[in-house]
Amino acid sequence: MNITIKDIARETGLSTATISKYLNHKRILEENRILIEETIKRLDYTPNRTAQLLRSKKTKTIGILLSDLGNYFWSPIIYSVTHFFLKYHYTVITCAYYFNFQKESDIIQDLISQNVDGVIMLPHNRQDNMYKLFQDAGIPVVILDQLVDSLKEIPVDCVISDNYKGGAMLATHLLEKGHSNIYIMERSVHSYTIEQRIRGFTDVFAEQGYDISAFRSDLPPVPFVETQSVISQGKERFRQIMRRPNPPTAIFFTNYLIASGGLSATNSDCCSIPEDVSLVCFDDDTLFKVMHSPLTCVAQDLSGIGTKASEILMQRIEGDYSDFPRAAVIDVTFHSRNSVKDLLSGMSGSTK
Amino acid sequence: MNITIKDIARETGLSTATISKYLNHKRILEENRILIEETIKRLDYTPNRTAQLLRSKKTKTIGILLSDLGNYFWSPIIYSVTHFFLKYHYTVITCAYYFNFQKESDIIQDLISQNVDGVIMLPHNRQDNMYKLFQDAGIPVVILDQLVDSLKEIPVDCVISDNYKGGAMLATHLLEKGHSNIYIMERSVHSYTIEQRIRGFTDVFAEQGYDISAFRSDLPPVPFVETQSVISQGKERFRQIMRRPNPPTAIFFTNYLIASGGLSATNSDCCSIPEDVSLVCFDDDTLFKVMHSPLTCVAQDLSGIGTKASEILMQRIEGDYSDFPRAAVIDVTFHSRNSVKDLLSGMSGSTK
DNA sequence: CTGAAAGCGCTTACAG
DNA sequence: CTGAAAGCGCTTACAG
Repeated sequence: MNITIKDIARETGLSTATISKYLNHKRILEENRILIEETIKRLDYTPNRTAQLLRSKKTKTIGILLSDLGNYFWSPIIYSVTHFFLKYHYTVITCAYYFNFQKESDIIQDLISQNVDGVIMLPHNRQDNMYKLFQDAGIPVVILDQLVDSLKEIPVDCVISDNYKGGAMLATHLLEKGHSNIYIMERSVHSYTIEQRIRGFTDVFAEQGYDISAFRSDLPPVPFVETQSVISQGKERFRQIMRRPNPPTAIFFTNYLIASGGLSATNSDCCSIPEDVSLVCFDDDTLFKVMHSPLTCVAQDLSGIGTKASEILMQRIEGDYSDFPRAAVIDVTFHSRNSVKDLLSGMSGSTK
Repeated sequence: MNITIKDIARETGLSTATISKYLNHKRILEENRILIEETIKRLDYTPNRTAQLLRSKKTKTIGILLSDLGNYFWSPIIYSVTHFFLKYHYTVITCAYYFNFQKESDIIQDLISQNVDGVIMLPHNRQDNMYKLFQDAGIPVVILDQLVDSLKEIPVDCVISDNYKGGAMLATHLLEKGHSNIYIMERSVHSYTIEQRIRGFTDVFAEQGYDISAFRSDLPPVPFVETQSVISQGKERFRQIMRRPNPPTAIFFTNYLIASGGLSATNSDCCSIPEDVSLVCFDDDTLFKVMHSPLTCVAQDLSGIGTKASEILMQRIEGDYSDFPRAAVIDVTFHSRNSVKDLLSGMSGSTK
């Protein structure tokens, strides 16, 4: 037999309505408050969440929809969002569509029919406007990582890293070390995010009068698909590049997956870093720092992204749309490690 | 205005009880079934989950409690559990206690008061018997990765990797390559799991008549604490070992964290693998394969662990305790890569 | 198999 | 500020 609000009402001699007011932090007499608190403690009462939700028509549930849960990279986002909403006694449901767009649509329908109070999602590319489905259902949504093409017609809150700045930081570093024969390993042309990283990177060189037309490839970019495939294609691409006459002195990996592919090529081909080629990467990864030649990179603040997205979402859930739509930009950090050779002094890169 | 079961009842001319029976897959007349299905589709009705839960006194919620959510390693477990329970329309709540045992206890209380239908948890060490709190509350629980000391007195279902076999596989490999001056980098003496890995490893050498007393260290094991600290202590330990007179020809890392620490020492000290020292590891990690010298290791089937734990938990939720308690053992796989030198032929390790 | 009625444990207007 | 009553959208015995 569970303790219910009725038991508290009976014990205190008050009505259930008053107990409910106490539970919902509404004004009640001080003496009643004390009495209720004492009784709740004594009977070890906890409100039945399901009943509260049914009556109040809320669900206190947040959905977080990612591309790939098996991919560790997004963990800090899941963590920071979960952590944020735990404080408000929200349940966070984590879902992933694994690059299956039919599945994405199914999951979205599921979340809508579950009546989630809000959603944080990662668009799969710049054409992804699925967030509209949530908006149509009256559910606030914040998108992460990508800016999408439909932003103008269908406004939405978004949180992204300062991709342009990150690209520029890496370019500046390479420039200082004397590199100008560079190859950019892109992942997908359909990503605003990747584009910004490349633009930030090339602008630095262009401003110094370098010919950046050779940086990007005549080869098609590595398509945006599931994790393992990006890695193996990145590996193949890396080899093609290094086999050319006059190979680049430095390669810019535009994200962590393509970097993993490239790195695996350096291993099996016994290509030495930074002696044979210098590497920089947009994104960091635990093991990038423990590699044979720790990778110089720009790291995203993934926890920061998750937390900022949560804050914005919470604000919308509470009905505050005064600054809608927001496009929050989270700062990135540069980590100089050991994968860039100094062509000017002939020595290999600084270690902070 | 939302469509409710009453609308379906009115439209079909049936009672809400009958509609409810349909929804719960109980026997109703075929003609009514057809009529109801047609009406549900026409009105685009979806049952209100909260109301169902309130009335039926279930929550359809599973808790999964890990040590560290920021740590990517466990992601496949989260994924596989979520994926499994999604099929049954359960919501999975992911929590972590971050090696804070007071927090662990708080979270457990939270989950209990949320009335979860079942829990999958990772004990923090072999003394952790917190699972009892769930059992006392009548909530089925399955533990992962560790076998705990209290198993005899307080039985519980558990799912673990075949740690003994994995340790033996690595030992056999080193033996075949001619290694016998070996150092074992342990993480914690309070872990049944680590013990089994070491036992599997040393038994192979002992059977061949080797003196295994030197394998383990006079140094205290690296304590079980939060991620970054294990890595930095692993790094320090690795250095101590390699600076000794007559350093080992091979090191066995007993888990991925300690391996990360050791690997980071090889980088900064420019210690070459496998020329200077051979390495094997129990656990795999995405980047272990793309390192300069891809690490020979034994990989756990983390998804398999998560799925098996889910299956057992589901069985218990459905009230079937016929085979309680279970201790499911999940197979591990050996991956020969490039971190072991062949002392017999003088060449470095096989690649596959 | 079906239906009328009660009730899950709360919150919500509405009087007082 | 407090309380009596209704009701959130279902499921559950219980008759029929």
